[in-house]
Amino acid sequence: MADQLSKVFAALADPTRRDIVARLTVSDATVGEIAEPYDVSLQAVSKHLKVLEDAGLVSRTREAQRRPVHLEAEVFDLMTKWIERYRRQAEERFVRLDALLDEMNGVDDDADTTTERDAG
Amino acid sequence: MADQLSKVFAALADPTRRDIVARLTVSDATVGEIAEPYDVSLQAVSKHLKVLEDAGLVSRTREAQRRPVHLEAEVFDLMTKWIERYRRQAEERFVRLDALLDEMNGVDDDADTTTERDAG
DNA sequence: CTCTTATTCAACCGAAGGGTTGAGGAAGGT
DNA sequence: ACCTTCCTCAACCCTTCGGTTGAATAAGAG
Repeated sequence: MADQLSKVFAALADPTRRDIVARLTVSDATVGEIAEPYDVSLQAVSKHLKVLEDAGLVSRTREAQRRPVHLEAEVFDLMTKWIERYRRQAEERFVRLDALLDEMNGVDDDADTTTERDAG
Repeated sequence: MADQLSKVFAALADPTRRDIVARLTVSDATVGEIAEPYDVSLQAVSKHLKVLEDAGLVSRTREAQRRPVHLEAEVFDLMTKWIERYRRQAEERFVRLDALLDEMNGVDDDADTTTERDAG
């Protein structure tokens, strides 16, 4: 299929699945327990859980006929890392832009003739 | 359509779009510049940019015929908040589990340390 | 073995997603 | 005016996705 990051983001793009994740932060739960609040079939919820499992967001064990679902917190770090990395870079750009504007407002050395925004 | 968080996650579920975001952390860019490295049509990239724009991840201005695309860093906070909230809760569960295990192992202290974390 | 409980598999359906091509609009250059 | 450049809109194709229902599997209880 796809890389894990894609799977994780795709999994969390669905409000029901985000809700399930929220539910699972409280405690592990069986498929039936998880499905209970929703107005969809058990099979639909089972599919959602499969998506979450494929993304590595939850794991399932066996306990008699039940399949308790457990939230795997580690994967959140994967996302956080990705997000933080680019957010930080984006913020640095603001800083550099500020610096550039300062330079333009105060210094008038030999203009580098960056005719169009080069910004590289 | 959907709530913003769903849109943001859905937008980032596509590797090409994540790549575009990465590209935009370096500098703003026109549609043509963004499309250049990819082996798909300009229209396809234009669609990707629309998805990113709808999610609030990028904004576009006009500059002659060009439509420079700019990364909006704020939206990352939305995701980070969501993620951090649940990650933290999930981690607290581990802590509580540890505490429970300690208790079971012989400590008869019943300190009800309800950690008050409200994310937002 | 049989029955019940808990969950998944399989087949299907309509909507959405990512791709294509072709036409069209907006702005600048000549 | 005309042409070129840069980009979007529209229509279409195929695949994926979230939902359904019905059958099947897994495990414990009688």
